[in-house]
Amino acid sequence: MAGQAEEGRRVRLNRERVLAAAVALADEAGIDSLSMRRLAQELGVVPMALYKHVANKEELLDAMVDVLVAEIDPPAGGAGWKSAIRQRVLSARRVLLRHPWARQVLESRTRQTPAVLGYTDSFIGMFLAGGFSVDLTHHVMHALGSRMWGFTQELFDAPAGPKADAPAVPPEALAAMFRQMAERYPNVARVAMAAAHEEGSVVGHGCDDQFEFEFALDLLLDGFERLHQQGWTSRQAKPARMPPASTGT
Amino acid sequence: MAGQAEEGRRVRLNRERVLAAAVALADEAGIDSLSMRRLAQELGVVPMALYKHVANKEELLDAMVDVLVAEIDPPAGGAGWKSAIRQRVLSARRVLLRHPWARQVLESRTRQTPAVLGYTDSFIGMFLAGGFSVDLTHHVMHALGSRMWGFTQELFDAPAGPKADAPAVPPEALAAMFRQMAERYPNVARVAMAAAHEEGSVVGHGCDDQFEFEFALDLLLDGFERLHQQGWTSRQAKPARMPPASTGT
DNA sequence: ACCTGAACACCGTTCAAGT
DNA sequence: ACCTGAACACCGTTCAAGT
Repeated sequence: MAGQAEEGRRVRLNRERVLAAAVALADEAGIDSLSMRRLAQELGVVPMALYKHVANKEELLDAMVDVLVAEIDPPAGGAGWKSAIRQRVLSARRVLLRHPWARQVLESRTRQTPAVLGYTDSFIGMFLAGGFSVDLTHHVMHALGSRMWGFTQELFDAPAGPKADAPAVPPEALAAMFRQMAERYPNVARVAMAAAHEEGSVVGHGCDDQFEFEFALDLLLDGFERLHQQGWTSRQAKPARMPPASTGT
Repeated sequence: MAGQAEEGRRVRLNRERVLAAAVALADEAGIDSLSMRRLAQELGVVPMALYKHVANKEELLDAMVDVLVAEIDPPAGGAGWKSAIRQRVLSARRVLLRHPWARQVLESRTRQTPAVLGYTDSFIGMFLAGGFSVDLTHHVMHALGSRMWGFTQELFDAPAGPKADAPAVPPEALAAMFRQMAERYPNVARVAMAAAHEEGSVVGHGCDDQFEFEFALDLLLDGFERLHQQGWTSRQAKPARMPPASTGT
């Protein structure tokens, strides 16, 4: 990251270099560090120089999403819709995990770039090719939501990760915290302890995100399959607004 | 919103007033307008006055989430886990829809406040009370994800809503745009047109968010029920990493 | 105990000027 | 055609001072 400034000063700036630098900066320093000023500095250029290659910060973020989309594998053919969708989602997930900023940026996007539309279009095409009705495909795409991009928002999921600068908490204080926690939130404690045990990991290590992601993805795909086989349509479902595959209770 | 400043100057500031003003400001002007400086102005006070009642902006946002959580109905008893969960999620959703900023703020939270832990704890308790194993409950909570708060991220879902200030696009230009769109993204076009038809609404009006939310929620709840009845455990599922309720393809 | 004022180190972006 | 410099209207927050 040093020396880049001098080197950059002689090479002409262009859109590609701006985007590559933006992605690299977000990858390495985090999305909060990606400011127009910081990015310009990284490129050895005055902030305003960027605006010749990118309309504004919003458009820069849109373009970064396009870079992302280009990294997702094209649809795999031949193995049926379910496996094709599954593989593609997991490919998107691998891309997302390479770029920690992607989740937050995708969530904040409101413009559909051509690349995003293209991805969505080919994704929809996979259901249609599998024999899904346009109607079912529509609702199924909504149900998938952000899972189509390989992520779900795991709310509050960086639970008290010990800060690097924070002083180590003495073990007896930690034990007291756990006891108090278990008393006030017994159900959370039971689930957390079971999960920690299951992983064979240290308490608080967290969950196997990949397993949880695939668990929910497969649950949904199985549900989609069932509805498809039953010839589900929103007509039946809508007037009474009944659950799709059961009669409640 | 006028006159509030003079009135505010005589009444003593306190945490409650700060929070109420923050929620009101975010409700009315949007979360992007909620800055410490603007909030102070709204309260007729200098920015730094707020820091006596709130540690910093992060803590203010955490406290706003607590206000939200308090508005969610307590669990309904007596009708079985499925109906109880469903009702609670839909109650959370009603709260979320009253506070447009909530989604974004919840997504950005990383600290678990006592109120959030309390909600999570009672939520987990509903599955356990329904006879779910701790193991299944754990995975099921992950699968629910943000749906537990009554929302899912509908990515890119404000599609080209005609800006208030933008000049009206002439109809023939609009038609040309649609034609071009349908040519490049035929699958998106098919689904969009079917959805528009189904609603009996104007093209581009969008989808019935509430229907989509309940569709996916019920799909998940039905899946949970099935796994519960089958006595699913993560032991079976983990080693081979198979889909939970089918053998693939 | 609570509020204020001035200041610091940041933002994104416009506009007029340079080469 | 591309880059620069100065400026504008914002941020969150610290610190020392007022009442």
